[in-house]
Amino acid sequence: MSRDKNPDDLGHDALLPHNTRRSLPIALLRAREAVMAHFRPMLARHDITEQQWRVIRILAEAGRVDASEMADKAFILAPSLTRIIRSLEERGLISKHKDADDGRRVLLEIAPEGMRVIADVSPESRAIYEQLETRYGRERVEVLLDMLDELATLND
Amino acid sequence: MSRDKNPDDLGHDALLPHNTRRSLPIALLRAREAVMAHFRPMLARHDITEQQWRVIRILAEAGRVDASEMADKAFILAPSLTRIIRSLEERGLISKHKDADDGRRVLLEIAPEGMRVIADVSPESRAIYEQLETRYGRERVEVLLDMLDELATLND
DNA sequence: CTTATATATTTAACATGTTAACAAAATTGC
DNA sequence: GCAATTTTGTTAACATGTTAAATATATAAG
Repeated sequence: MSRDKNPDDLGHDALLPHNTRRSLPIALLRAREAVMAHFRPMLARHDITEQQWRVIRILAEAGRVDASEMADKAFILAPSLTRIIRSLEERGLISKHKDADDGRRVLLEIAPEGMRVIADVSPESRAIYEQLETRYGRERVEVLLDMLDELATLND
Repeated sequence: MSRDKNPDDLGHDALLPHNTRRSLPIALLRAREAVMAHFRPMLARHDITEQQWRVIRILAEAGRVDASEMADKAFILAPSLTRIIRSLEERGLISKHKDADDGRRVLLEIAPEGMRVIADVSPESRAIYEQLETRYGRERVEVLLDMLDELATLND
């Protein structure tokens, strides 16, 4: 019985916040969740989280990377990254070395076991993404990515 | 020195995953984070989290709401909602009652103290949102919301 | 060379996300 | 009515998000 689709129900009190159903933060959350719902079960079968997948995937793409660069590329905050690195290292998916030139920096590298995960997960991941692209429309995905990027860089 | 903008750098290994920089999940995450960066400091000044704000805001909009409906509207998973409700009730921002007709259901209602938060935060929230809308373009926000909604409902 | 400042990472503390298991109440089938 | 099933909400356990503070190393100022 919550048929609050009637526009007259809103705007009767200027103190009330923006209509929840047309709010960018929640819309972005919903969309992201819907997308991840396609990937999560597959990742779970391979016993890795979304964030762990992002990290090893970036290492497979970019080779040796320090923690700051990783935080940047994977969009993970430093404290989370510290924990994720510890976990991935304990599981033998990545290796960790101190930078010889700068003792503060931590260099990350994918391990053979990590490459095995890449080889297992990558094809499935691509297939899911391509199916998504097809269903939503390749062109529209590109448009959406551009619009999202512009939103993300509004501050710069 | 990470100038991997050259398209030739990609595609040399079909095993590698989709290019990270054009991936929907991360793009959605970045965009959402950029948007929330505008709101979070303000919410922090009022000593509430983003999720707590969503909950009391929905109660202010919709009146009495049960937990399932709240989880749905605020897009918060049940276990998280349980904790958020406990916290908000302890702080006196909301009240909680058992449904007389259905003993399983928990009915939520905003408390006077919660209404005070609404009154304090709402104008600031609106101002931030409107500034964002203006900078990004009102029309484009609408288009983006439509595209995000379609992405979120692809599965239905 | 030494002190002050800046940068990179970690730790701490708390809130939320995520899945699975559980408890309690309601509904369905017989 | 009553057992089986479904629905609602909570708890548990672990991973991540978020902010602030701490630590260690590097760089700049003097």
